[in-house]
Amino acid sequence: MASTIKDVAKMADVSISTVSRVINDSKPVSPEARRRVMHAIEVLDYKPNEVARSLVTKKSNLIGVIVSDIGNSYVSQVLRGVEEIGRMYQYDILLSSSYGDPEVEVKFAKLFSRKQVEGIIIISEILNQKLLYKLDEFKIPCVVINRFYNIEEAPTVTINNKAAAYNMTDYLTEMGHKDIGYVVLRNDMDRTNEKYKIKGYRDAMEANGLTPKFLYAEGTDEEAAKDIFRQHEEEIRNKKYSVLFCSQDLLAINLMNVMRDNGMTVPDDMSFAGFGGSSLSEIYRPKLTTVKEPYYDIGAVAIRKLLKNIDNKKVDNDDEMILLPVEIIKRQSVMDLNKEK
Amino acid sequence: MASTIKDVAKMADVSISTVSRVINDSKPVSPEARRRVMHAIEVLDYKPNEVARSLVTKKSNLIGVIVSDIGNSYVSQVLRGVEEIGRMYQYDILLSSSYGDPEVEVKFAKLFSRKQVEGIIIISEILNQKLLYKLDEFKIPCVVINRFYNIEEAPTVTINNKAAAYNMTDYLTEMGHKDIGYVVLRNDMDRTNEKYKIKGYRDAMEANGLTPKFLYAEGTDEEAAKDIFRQHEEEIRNKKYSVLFCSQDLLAINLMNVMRDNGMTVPDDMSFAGFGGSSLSEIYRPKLTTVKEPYYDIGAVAIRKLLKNIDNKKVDNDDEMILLPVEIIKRQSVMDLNKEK
DNA sequence: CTGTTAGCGCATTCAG
DNA sequence: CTGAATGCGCTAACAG
Repeated sequence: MASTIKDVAKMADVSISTVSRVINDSKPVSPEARRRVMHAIEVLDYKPNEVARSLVTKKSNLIGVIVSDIGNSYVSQVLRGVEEIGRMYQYDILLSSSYGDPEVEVKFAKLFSRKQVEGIIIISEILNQKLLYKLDEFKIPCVVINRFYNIEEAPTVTINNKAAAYNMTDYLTEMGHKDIGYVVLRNDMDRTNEKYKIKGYRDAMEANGLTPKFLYAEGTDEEAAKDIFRQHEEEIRNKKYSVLFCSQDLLAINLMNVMRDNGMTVPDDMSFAGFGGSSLSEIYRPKLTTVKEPYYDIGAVAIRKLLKNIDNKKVDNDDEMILLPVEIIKRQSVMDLNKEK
Repeated sequence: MASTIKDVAKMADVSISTVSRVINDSKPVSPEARRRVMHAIEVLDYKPNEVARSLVTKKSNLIGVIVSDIGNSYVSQVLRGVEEIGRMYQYDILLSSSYGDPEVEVKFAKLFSRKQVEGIIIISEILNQKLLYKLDEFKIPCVVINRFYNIEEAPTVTINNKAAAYNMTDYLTEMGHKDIGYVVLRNDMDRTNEKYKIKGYRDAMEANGLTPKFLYAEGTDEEAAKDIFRQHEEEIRNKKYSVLFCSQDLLAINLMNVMRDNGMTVPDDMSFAGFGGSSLSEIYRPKLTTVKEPYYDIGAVAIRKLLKNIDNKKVDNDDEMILLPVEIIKRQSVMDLNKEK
């Protein structure tokens, strides 16, 4: 059996209050008593029971994190920021993976509530109103990180999608491109963040006096890429596009594969730009020009915001949204047409 | 303030024991009393405080997981298995990232001990004897998952590295290859798991009457790949190797990139095989033939083993090692020389 | 079947 | 500066 505060008190020949005072440095203790207590702690290898402590202080130092899938690289990168910053403030992370099931997320919220977490961070792709509602009901502060939607009902941290798409498009024009196609997932069209990206692209095109042109994909995999190629082969071969700006890295890479398989070369016959900044984008050849999302920072900012709200005892329903800046990574998948001609 | 068991008891006009009995279904309760209690729970939206419950039952239902870096894809895949299976048994995951610092790992162990975790899973690349020693001292059961070392002092789950390398080598010979080079990281040479891989390769070569040939890499990145190419360009151009079996996927891919940059084609001029089964291996073209490690299963088996030891109150120091089988994924990076000639 | 009671390990009054 | 006493919310005897 592990030793308790009582054992320490007995050994040091003081009361448990004194021991408590020493451990927490909460009130003055005579040097002599302190010495004896320290010694007893050492000898007994005493470690305070945080469960008991939580019960009385009503502070669990626990943050619940509900993610869609921890195996997802985006999620784990964000979690990295959450964990590291949380730890700086003595908070521990309670982790759960919902695999995209809204009911399961609600279940986790209940579970975490019973475990007395002080706040919850949601890193999910789905839009779960019921979850937000429950959290509000439970009076648990939360912060949402969502790649697809802007959440109105809770503090959210995401990237500045519009500026990102605008800047990338602008960069492409700087590189001499005029026929810039934007490849978007059809399923993403109703997602707020994708709408912002489209708006950014559209604005930049118009600001440069160019016409936006959209290509629609059914997914990001090889099949979807092949479909796009088939549908647009005519245009592609006729150089109707000099560059394709894809709304996701993976899609860009699969499209590049398809191009290669069809005897074209990147970037000579077609340039490519992606979105995300996945590790893939760096390892693939040619390296993919892309928008790098600051995953770690997103997590870090989210937990900072959460801890702030916990301090303020504010279960806030303000629609505050924190927009993080992104970086355009310029690599070899985009040809510089200025030099070329 | 959240409602407590007392509030429920008062409202249902019973004692707190009765409420406790209803929630835990631990002892018979009259239908009438049960109904009233259920009703009060409903109305008050009562959720038992797990902290208080843990204190008295001495059961936290918490598993601590110490990882080297949650952002690492291998780690997060394993964690997926741990989390999902753990949850099946009502266990929650307390997560911490050590970033490879042994002292930090020990600190986490202490912290987790104070938080009353029932067991700890270590997913790390380093060999941390002190951590194992502390865990033993704290009497906390643990299971280790390590890609590089076999741990003798604690239950370990890993893959059958020797069989994996043997089978891959054997497969390469089946494809008609005789000049099979094994590319290994120099830094990995002293790691037990790499030794097993080398042994598997060597055994398979000798069983087929072939001579093992080693190439040494300083890393897995582009630079390291270039170095290897420079050092062995002569041999490579003279077809001294028909295939290079690399000890890590990333190295294989960077080597393939270098080959391409030097005007060679894969697999026509040189075949490649990797080890790991990373997502990269599937997206890269040509798709990489590789050894797929069952990440999810590794995590799942590890936590099952841990929970079993917790049940048996066994802080076991038996050197039990669980070896999981691997799968050879046959793809386009290896040419079938039988057809060719 | 039910209520009373005694802790779990600790922080925190409140007297001294 | 220190100790005795109280209670955090709950489970588990125990007696009825």
